[in-house]
Amino acid sequence: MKILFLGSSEFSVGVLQRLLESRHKVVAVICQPDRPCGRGHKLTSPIIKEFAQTRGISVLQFEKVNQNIDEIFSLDFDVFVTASFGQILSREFLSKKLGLNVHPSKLPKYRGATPLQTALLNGDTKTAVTVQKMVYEVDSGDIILSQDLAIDEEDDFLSLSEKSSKIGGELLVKALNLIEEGKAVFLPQNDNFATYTKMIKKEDGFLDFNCLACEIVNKVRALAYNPGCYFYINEERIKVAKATICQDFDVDIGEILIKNKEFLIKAKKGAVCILRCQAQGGKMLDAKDFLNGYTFKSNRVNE
RNA sequence: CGCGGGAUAGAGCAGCUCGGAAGCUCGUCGGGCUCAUAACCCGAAGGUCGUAGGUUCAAAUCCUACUCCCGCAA
Repeated sequence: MKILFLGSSEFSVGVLQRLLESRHKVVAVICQPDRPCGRGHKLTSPIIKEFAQTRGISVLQFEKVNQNIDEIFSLDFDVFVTASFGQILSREFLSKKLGLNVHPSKLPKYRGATPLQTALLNGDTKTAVTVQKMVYEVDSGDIILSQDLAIDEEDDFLSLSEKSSKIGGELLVKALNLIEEGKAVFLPQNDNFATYTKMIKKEDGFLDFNCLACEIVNKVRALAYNPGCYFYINEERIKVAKATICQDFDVDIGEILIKNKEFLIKAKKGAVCILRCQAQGGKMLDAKDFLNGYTFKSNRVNE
């Protein structure tokens, strides 16, 4: 079948990559416009644009796809597919043709934009990837295929995103095959079990050590990659990329301990071992290197 | 032209304000101690101080331009 693909992030790339290896043909990729971002407001393309272009697929970019329906549906395709696209499609858009969505959760659980982060924040040990029919109520469409997936203790957002996009790509291709062969079964979701994920803000990455140690570690796993996790030492913001739980210590909450060359911070019911972190203006470093040169202006965090 | 921090040994940093012998911690190598060790002790190697100019008797340090890295904000 001829596919129109809508996506933007790494997750989308993983799914698209698998789709390109299938018997189906990707007619075009639609993504967000280039935006000025990063230092100096350099104009930056969505990651999928670069990827699609190297594969010789034409890329279209729209601020609002819903306002460009005529142009989009003048393309020759059978089905459109979204994976982490970032825009909500209008009723009109959805009414035009069959649309599929790859969603990295066990629907109806974790509907919405941040299923991976939410699963990690909650410390879940398993999740799933679901291919659903797109309907106007976000992530509430009939389920075509779903596959379970274990979340490892070592998993963080990047690794989980990679795993799920790989599975998502497989499922999507299977689903397209079934649809083409007329064998697809559309299973309605039970809305009574639906849960919704929240949008994530920058300040959600703040590590409050009055929380449980395991909550802090889960937050790092979920949000360190984006939007970033951080705490303060004497007003200086320290970013954290990787952390793990360690043995508890009998000191005040928020106190910093350097023990056996490990960077430990006391939290509620346990302590957090910082494994990778970054001072202002510096590179992201393993804790060993960080401790080597860093001069602590306080032995407590966040005050 | 959004705001700011930075580049010094393999790694992480101090030194720069106020110019005057290249330092610290870790790692590496060699030796010692030890039942043993990632612990401890002794020693060694390793640096065109980001690049290019300028000022000066003298520049890591002051001035100018450039390159690269990072944080914030969008």
